[in-house]
Amino acid sequence: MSFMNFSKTTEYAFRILSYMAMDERKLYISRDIHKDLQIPFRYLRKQLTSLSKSELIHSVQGKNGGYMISKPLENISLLDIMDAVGDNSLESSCFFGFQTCALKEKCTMHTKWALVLKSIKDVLTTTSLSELKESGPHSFISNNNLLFTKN
Amino acid sequence: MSFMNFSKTTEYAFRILSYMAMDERKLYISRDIHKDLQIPFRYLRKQLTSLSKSELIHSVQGKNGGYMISKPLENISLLDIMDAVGDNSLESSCFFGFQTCALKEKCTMHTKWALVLKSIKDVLTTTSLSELKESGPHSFISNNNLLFTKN
DNA sequence: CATAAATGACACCTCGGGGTATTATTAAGC
DNA sequence: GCTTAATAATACCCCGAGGTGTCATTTATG
Repeated sequence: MSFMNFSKTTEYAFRILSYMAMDERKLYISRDIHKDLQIPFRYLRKQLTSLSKSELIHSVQGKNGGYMISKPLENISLLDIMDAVGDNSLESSCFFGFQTCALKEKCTMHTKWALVLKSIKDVLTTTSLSELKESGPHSFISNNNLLFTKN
Repeated sequence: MSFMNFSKTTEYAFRILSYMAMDERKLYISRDIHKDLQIPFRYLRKQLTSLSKSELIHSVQGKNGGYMISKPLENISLLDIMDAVGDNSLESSCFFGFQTCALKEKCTMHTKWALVLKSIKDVLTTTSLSELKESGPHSFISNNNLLFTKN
């Protein structure tokens, strides 16, 4: 029983992108990303090729290939990353989960919850990879020096 | 692809409790709750018996039985309801989903996200059923007059 | 041009949240 | 005390997010 947190896929995307933000000109290979980010290798691979179809990163095939960020870091927000993985869970909707709620104005929770969602969205919109590069979790990782314990 | 919203189970619990808040002295039967709340009947039954094991509502068995709220409305917050269904997804944790993050202070998102979670938690803690009784979605439902369209 | 080292494509598996079916139990009321 | 109308218990099913396995493709380099 849980939720009200991000999906694994979204989490992984956050990890990957903020990791690659460490050096925006570097070609990262999946093996290394996997090593540092604790994402199941095959699933990571799947997600990387999927992300490569977005505007955020691109891939280089063949030997010495890899993945690189495609845009200036300050132009990639956390919300952009959610978009890239198709996570649109911040669309404001009825707090009680009714598909068509007839009480948009009258129900207390409607306005209360819209405000909450807006504040979340604000944080995710205003936080860009350039900020995470400075003080994100991955700014401290050196390739063979893992700061996060497994599991 | 979604999430960052409540689980169905939590949503249903919100619906059920705010519905029963309409009349805190009434014994509600599952059939009627089902009619008005668009929750699959069997699943609703399951959830009602499960909720009956919490402090929030109790059941009366046998003919003319049903379910009734157990505590004063002002003593039941939305967070209490989440607790009752075992939804603890608001425990603050690492934004990137790392089980053990070594960077509690240093990572930008750590503090940012803790604040977001706190503001959500505040809303859910300060909103009680008494408030929803006044202006919640169910305050407008009369038994045969459904304000919410199906599906 | 053969090999190695990288990504791409695609099919499959697993597990748990959400949902269903069936039978048992409780208690009112004629 | 039989019937009826309610809840309780239990076992099962389904589907999609998350995860795995295998083979194909691309490209650098000796």
